[in-house]
Amino acid sequence: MPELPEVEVVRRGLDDHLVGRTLGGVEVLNLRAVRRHVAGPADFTALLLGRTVTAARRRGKYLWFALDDGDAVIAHLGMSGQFRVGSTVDSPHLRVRFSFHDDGPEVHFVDQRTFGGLAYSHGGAELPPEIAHIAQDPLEETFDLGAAIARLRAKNTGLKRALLDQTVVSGIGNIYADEALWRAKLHYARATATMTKSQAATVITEASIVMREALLAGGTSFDALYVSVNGESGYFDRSLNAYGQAGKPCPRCGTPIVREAFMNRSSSRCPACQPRPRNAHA
DNA sequence: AAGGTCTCCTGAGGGC
DNA sequence: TGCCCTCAGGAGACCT
Repeated sequence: MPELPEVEVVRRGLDDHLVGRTLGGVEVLNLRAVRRHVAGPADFTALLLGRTVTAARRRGKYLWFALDDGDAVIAHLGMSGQFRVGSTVDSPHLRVRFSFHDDGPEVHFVDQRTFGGLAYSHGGAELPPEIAHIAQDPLEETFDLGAAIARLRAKNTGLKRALLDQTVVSGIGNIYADEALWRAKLHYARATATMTKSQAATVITEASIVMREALLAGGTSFDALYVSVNGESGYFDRSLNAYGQAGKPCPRCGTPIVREAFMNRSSSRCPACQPRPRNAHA
């Protein structure tokens, strides 16, 4: 479940169902699920047996579980990854199953498209070095808005491209980029280098607000691929103003939302509220 | 440095 | 019913 609110829903579920438990079994059913772990699945499993999970953490779209020896397991859900608590042994997409010394339910990593995956991080309990290049996300308590504004304005690119760049601000994907742009009344091709600090602050703040609202709604779920550890869907899809709304009237001005190809994916905007700027980039 | 293109996969849905 | 095409919330590699 790709973007920040959906990943945070998963992290909270893992906080409830994984933290404090000691691993008794790790079974890798699909090699691609641990392809980032270069030492291989047997090494991955051996490193984990007997370890106790001490925390479930997140930055942007990355999750990691801190272990009692200071190491961690990094997880990225990719396009279709899920963590589920028990009851998914019949899924053809079950990739890694974790069992524990206690009598509680197994925790399963399920991933249809296998773009997601797990890896062991030596010394990564606080912040895995493998993801140190990812910028802070807007929901972190120490998020530095001023620094994020500076990184955005230092880019010589189009605004949506910069919002999707996880080294500028992390956690934003295609849905929340489109929603933040709609809220800020800005076009995806707005040149970042010519934006004022105020405009940059506005769009980043709108991204932060829309992701917080989505989190309160349990995330955005269009189908069963995007669910919590208990299999529950979020309902923020009802509150989307631009993403996936092509042909429907803009909730602000009534002009039909348009959908355009951009960056090899789709982009939705209101052509009246978010007109293409004369100084558009790319 | 930036951006275009391609790749990794599976499955759903539309058109014919 | 089946087949082919397009699309999907990510991200990293490669090339220019």
